[in-house]
Parts: sequence; C-alpha cells; structure tokens
Amino acid sequence: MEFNDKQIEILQVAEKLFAEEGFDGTSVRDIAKLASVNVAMISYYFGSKEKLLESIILYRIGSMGLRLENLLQEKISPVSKIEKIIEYYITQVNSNKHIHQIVNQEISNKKRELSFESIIALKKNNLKLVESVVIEGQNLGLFKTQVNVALLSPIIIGSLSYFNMNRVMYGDLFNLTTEDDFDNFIKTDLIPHIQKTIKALLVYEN
Amino acid sequence: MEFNDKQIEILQVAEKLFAEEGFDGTSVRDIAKLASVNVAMISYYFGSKEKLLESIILYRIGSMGLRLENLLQEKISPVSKIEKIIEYYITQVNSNKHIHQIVNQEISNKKRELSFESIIALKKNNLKLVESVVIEGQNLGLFKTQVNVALLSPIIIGSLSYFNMNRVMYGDLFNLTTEDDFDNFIKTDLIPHIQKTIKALLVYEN
DNA sequence: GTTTAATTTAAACAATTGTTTAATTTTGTA
DNA sequence: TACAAAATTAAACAATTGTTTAAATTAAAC
Repeated sequence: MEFNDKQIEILQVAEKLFAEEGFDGTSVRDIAKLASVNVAMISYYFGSKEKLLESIILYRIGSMGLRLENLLQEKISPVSKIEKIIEYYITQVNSNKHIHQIVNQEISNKKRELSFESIIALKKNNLKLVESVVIEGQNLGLFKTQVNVALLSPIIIGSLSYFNMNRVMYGDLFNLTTEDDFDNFIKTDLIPHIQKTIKALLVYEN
Repeated sequence: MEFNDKQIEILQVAEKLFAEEGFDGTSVRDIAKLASVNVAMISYYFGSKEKLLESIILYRIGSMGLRLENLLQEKISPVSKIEKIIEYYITQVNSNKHIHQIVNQEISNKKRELSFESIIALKKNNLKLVESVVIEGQNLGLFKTQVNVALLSPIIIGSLSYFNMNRVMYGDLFNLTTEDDFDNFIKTDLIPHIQKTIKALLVYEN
C-alpha cells in the first residue's frame, strides 16, 4: 500500500486526533480541518472513517518489529540481550505512542469490527524471540526456570502504558512538564527500572 | 450522593456500555434501551450524559480504597504485606474492571473536561501506604534501597491492564475462554507472577 | 378523596454525524 | 493547445446525536 503526501498528512492528523480524543470522539470534519483538506477527501482516499483507521494501523505496523531479530544475533550475554530488548521495546513503543494508544483503546472495543490479527501475530512473534533469549539464559544457568515468559510483556509494555496513561499524576510526582521531560524520565528512570525488575525476576531464587 | 434503584440500574448499564464501546461510542438511547427506561430519564436523573459519567465515577470511587489501611496494621512481615497488597490490589481492580477501563480511557482524553482529582488523590494515598511498607522492609534490612516506589504501581496495575486489554491474545495463548477462566488465571498465575516480580525487585542486589 | 409532587412518556428540537453528489479546478499526457 | 484523468470543492443527504418540551401517569401527603 502506497500513500501520497496528502494521504500521509491525513493519516498523521487522524492518528493524533484518534489518540487524543478517541475514534468516536473524532469527527471526519475535525480531521479535515486540521489537515486542511475537504471532508470529502477522506472518503475519496480511504473509503470511510473506519477504513482510515485501518490505513493508520497498516501505515504504522509496517515500520515496527524489524530490528529485534538482528538484536538477538549479537554476541552478547542473555542478560545484555534482555536489557537491550527492553530498551528497544520501550523506546519503540514510546516513540509511536499515538498508534499504541489507539490500538489499546480499540483492540477491546466491542463495536469495532477491525481485525487486529497482524498486531497479535507481531506480538506473538516478539514473544517467541524473547522466549529464545530466556531459554538461552536458562541453559547457561543464569536464569531460573519458573518464570512465565508470556507474562513479561505485560510488565514491560503495561508499565509504560500505565505511566503514559497517568501522565498528569506522574508529571506532578516527578516534576515533569514538557514532552522532553517525560521522554527523558523514561530514558533515565523508567527503562532502568523495568530492566532491573525483569533481571531480578529472571535470576530470582524463590 | 444517594441513588435509588432505577438510578443504579442506569449507572450499571451505562458503566458496562461505556467500558465496552467507549463513552463517545455509546449513545444515551443505547443506555436507555438496555436499562429499559425512557431516554429523557437520563437527563432527568443525571442532568446530562457527561454528568452520568461523573456519577458513575462517584458511585464506584466510594467503594474503593478502604481495606488497605487495615491490611498494613497486621503484624506480619513486610514481604507478606507486599504480597497481600498486590493480591488485594489486583483482585480489587479486576472485580471493578469496567470502571477502571473507563477511567483509563478517559483520564487522558483531551476533550473531556472531567476532573479526576479524587482518583489521583486515591492513587497518591495508596502510594504513600506502599512506601511505608517498603521503608519498613528497608529498615529491617530485607529490602534494598535503590527502588523507585512510585514506579511499582505501573508494574502491578499496568500488567493487569495490559493483560485485560489483550484478552484475545492471552485467551488464545493460555486456552482461556470463559470469564471464569480469566479470573482463575489471574488468581493462579498472574497474581503470583507479579508478587514474585515485585519481591524479586525489592530484594534484588544490583 | 383531593391535591400536590414526582415520575414517565412520546414527540420535537437543533446540531452533528459519515457519506455521496455533481460540478469545478488542477494536473498530466499526447 | 486539446484532451482525459485526477483532485478538490460546496452542497446536499439521511441518520443519529444529546437535550428539552409539555402532556400523561403514578405516588405521596394531607
């Protein structure tokens, strides 16, 4: 699927609005106004509002889940791999926070008839990759065996999502105001915190 | 604020619909139909759709954040307290998942002019209580000192939220179909997993 | 039993929704 | 320049939205 400049402009504006005001809370006229195009252009280019949402997901999914494979082939310890995976994951998700927020909102919305199969497949694939690293660490006697690998992403991505959801509270708590403040806090505090947590869990003697 | 039976019926139906289809995705006629009342009753009782949402939050917040104080006064080890707090938290949040989902969706919605001050205050209070337990454990030499206590709830509640958000995937992954399956998995797998994670983090030597 | 207040109703309201229409303008091609 | 295709426009569309109305019904109080 190829998009021209005007289509991409619409996609980006719609992504922002869907994330900030929700899919149902955003009208096609809101999108058209902010993208400086006529309302009819949305139907003209994408067919419908719902198909516009599909296009946004398509547009964003393409750029995700690429580098993880390369990362795992580096010749570093499983512990370092886990650290790198976490850093990569969180940075990746956070720099695409709009689409992630939309997916989070829509993936369990009962009235939407979108298929999130590609996203679920991507998550399952990532899970397999993480699993391989954990097994590698277990074989080397570095990690314990009792951990449920499928429940690692809830900790990693769940923490980030919850943090971003409650930006008002955490901004207040840690004196964060600008977007840069938040990004910096994630880099210097949240990522190390989650790295430490996962490492602790993996080596923890029950 | 007191609510009669009919008002409570509306509140419960609206809570369910808001959680499943979003606030903007739910019409007052949807609510009225499912609650078997006339549309005008919503304005009559609550003033507006937005004030209905306020009432839902008010109605639910009242029953939250009570038992934590008692829990902390028990004469058990800090480790046991942490375990109990996590179990209590997750059970509490999960048995009120509808209102939590609504809050998660609306708390960062830019077009809503609701104040979530009471919820933020509740969260901050809970944070203080957890902090006291961690300090207690640190003073006894059980816990390390480098942990950021404010980032524990993202792990605990964030994990649960992410798990519930991705029910389709996790149901597929762990063979969960019915509501009971999920509740049971949370009890027998997710809670222990998070307990273990937090314990590991707190005693982990960096 | 009468009166007053509270509840419930169907209908109407103006505004907004996503989408389509048909006409116009712009662009690319020969 | 002439032509065809693509892009853009304003207007219209039917449906749905949240809210209000005024009348009808029920409940409560005296």
